[in-house]
Order: sequence, then structure tokens, then C-alpha cells
Amino acid sequence: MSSNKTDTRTRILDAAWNLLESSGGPAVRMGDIAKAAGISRQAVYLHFPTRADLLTATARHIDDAKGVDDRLAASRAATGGAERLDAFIEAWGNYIPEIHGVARALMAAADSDPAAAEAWADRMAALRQGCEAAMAALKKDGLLAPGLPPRQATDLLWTLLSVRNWEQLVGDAGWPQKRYVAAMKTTARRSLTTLAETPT
Amino acid sequence: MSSNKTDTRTRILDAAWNLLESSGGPAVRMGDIAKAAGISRQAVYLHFPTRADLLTATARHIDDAKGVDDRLAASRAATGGAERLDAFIEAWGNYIPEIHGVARALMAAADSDPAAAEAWADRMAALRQGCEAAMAALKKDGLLAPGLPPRQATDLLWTLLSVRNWEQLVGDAGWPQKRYVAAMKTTARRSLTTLAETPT
DNA sequence: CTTTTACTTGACACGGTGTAAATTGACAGC
DNA sequence: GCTGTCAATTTACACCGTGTCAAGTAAAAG
Repeated sequence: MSSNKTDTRTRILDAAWNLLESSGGPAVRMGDIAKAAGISRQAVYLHFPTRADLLTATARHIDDAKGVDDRLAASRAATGGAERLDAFIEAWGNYIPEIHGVARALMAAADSDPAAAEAWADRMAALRQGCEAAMAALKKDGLLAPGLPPRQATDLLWTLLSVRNWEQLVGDAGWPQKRYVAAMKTTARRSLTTLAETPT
Repeated sequence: MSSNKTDTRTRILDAAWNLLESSGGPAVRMGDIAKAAGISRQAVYLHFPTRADLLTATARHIDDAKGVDDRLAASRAATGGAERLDAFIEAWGNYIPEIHGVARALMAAADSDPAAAEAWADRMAALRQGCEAAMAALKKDGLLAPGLPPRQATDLLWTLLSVRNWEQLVGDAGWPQKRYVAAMKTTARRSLTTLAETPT
């Protein structure tokens, strides 16, 4: 009974995921997703009342499938502040490309849809918390750059690691993913900490 | 003859400017601009064939009124690479809030409209050129961070100074404009150069 | 007085989201 | 086997914003 309903629901989410991953952005319409899932456009509205709902549910669906929590747990487990910063940047930086399709759609929808805006803001708030924790660990070790309040350091790291910046460097500037992660580590260290260079 | 036409055209541009400045984004419809300019919605289409055209014309209109060229000339006039970097960040960083309303609308339109996307890409390309010149001056003075190719330094600065980052820091994080400019200067110095700190 | 220019009015096609009403299909009771 | 019920689904439609088209108006230019 509920297995059948969940099946359809999951099929919709998978279809949305696929489409957003390939031809991302607002180009993906509700009808496209429906067709990809093998149902009618209206059937989608039975499971997700609005487009924003579908997008946020898809984001959560990907989170589950990809196991973000596990990855971030690894960064939290790091002992020192410096290692923790590196691990956090690595975990998040390598997660971005996997959610990028949905992220793009959600950001675009946020421009006109308050519900989508809030959903995206929630996710960004979660990222900010991770940044905050990393900065707190850094401060505890006395590695935070002098004259830089933890709050501002958090804001800077949070901005540095934004999806938009990833898009610009990896997308527009054509950077390979590896260089992106390395550059983010180096930039964060240089601009936020007293540490000299990124170790191998 | 042409003065009358130009008058109306300018009135449209001013109306668009005002509306975008206050209630920015895609919330501003063609009809709103027309009403604000005191003409019918169709008359707008007589001067600007599409919404994207109107937006880019508005951006240019603001450029003229605010005198971007003059400001950037000041940064180009700086003698040393370090001063030039500071001057460039200051000029651009303080220009962002003045174009932000239109920038927002243009970025939002770019998601669905290729013409708007190209218009915005052009403006970002101009910014990138400024970054490139600043990095070239820095390299000439031997102040570029070791192991950082000028091309990558340009990409990083270009990303750092993006409008999105300004939005996130000044808008979402609530930073005052002054702190934003100061932080961008410091971050650029720390992450891209061998210079120690920002002088007063 | 006629033509041209700048604008108005009003209607409409299109592409997308979201809603409402009709239809199908499976399963239950008798 | 017939019918009632209930959920899943489809068909048809309303809405909103952009852009198009046709016809009309008022005033300036010739």
C-alpha cells in the first residue's frame, strides 16, 4: 500500500535528480520530470504540492543517497583545528558537484519563490554552522588570524565556500575540481589563519 | 524630434533604475516600469524590444550616470602593484551597491534568458579584465604569491569580488559596506600576494 | 492639408505553474 | 457478478507575465 505510493514518489525524485544533474536550472519543467518518471504532470502535484516542495525534497533525497552526514562527521572527528578546517573544506567542496544540479534549480527558484528561498537559506545556514564550528576549533587552538573576530571569519569562510563561487571557478573559469579544493584550502589558510602553507 | 524620443527613453531607464533599486529582482515587471514612467506597457516595447534589452540598457545608463570609467581610471593610475590592487578593490567594491538592483535583476533574468546571460557575462568579463590587469601589475613588482600562476590569481580575485559575494556578506551576513571593502582588501593581500598586511 | 512620429488601447498567442472536475481501476461486501 | 467506495491519474482549465499585432489618436513637420 504505502510501498506503492513511496515507489512513485521515489521515482519522481530520481527523475528530478537525473534531469537536474544533466540539464540543470530552470530549464527543467514539472512536465519534464513527470515524463521522465513515466507519469502525467498532474500526478507529480499529488506527491509534491509545488515546484519548490519537489526541489527541496529532491535535495533531501540526494543528501540521503550520498550520505552527507557521514562525510561531515569525518570533518568533525578531526582532532586539531587545522586538520578540521582542511577536512571540512574537502568534504563540502567535493559534495558541491554532486548536488549542483538541484542547487542551481533551487537558487533560480529562490529568486521568485519565497518557499524556495527559505529552503535554500536553510541549507546555507547548515553550511554556515559547519564553518562556525571549524572556526571555533581554530580559535581554540589559537590559530585564528589576529584581529579577525570568529564571527567574521565564519562569514568569510562561508562566503568563500559558496556554491556560486564553485560555479564561477569550476564552471566559468574551467578549473578542475581538484584545483578548486586545493585553492580553497590554501585561500582559507592564508586569509583566516596564522598557518603558513597547506601541507601535502 | 530626437530630444522627445530620448526624453521618454531616459524616463523609462530612470523608472527602471528606481524600481530595481528599491524592490529589486524579478518582482519588477514591464508593466510596473511603464506605470512608473507614466506611459503604457506597450510603449516600453517601442524603445526596448525585450526585457533583457531594457535591463542591459539600464545598467549602461547607470554606468554613465555614476561614471564607472572615471573611477576605474583612478585604479589604473596607481603606480605600484600593491596600491593598484587596493585602488581597484575600493573602486569596484564601492560601485557594487550602486548597481546592485539592476545586477540582481540581470542575474535572475540570466537564468532563463540567454540574452540576459550574455549581457551579464560581458560585464563580468570586464571585471575579470580589471582583475587581470591588477594581477599583472602585482607580478611585475614581484609581489604575487609564489606558486600561484597569474591566471589563477586573476580567477581567484575575480571570484572574490563577485556581486554574489557582496550580496552574501553585506546582505545575508549584515556587514557594513566599509567592513566589506576592508575585508576584501585584506583577503586579497593575504591570499594572493606576499604582502603582510593592509596599511592604513 | 497631408504625412510622419510617438504613443494609447485593446486583444491575443505562448509557455509555464497550479487547480478542479471527470475518469479509471482495484478491491470489498453481498 | 454487481455495485459502492476510495485513491491514483488524466483531461481541461484559470492565471500570470512576456511579447506581438492591429487600429486609433494627437500633434508636429512638411
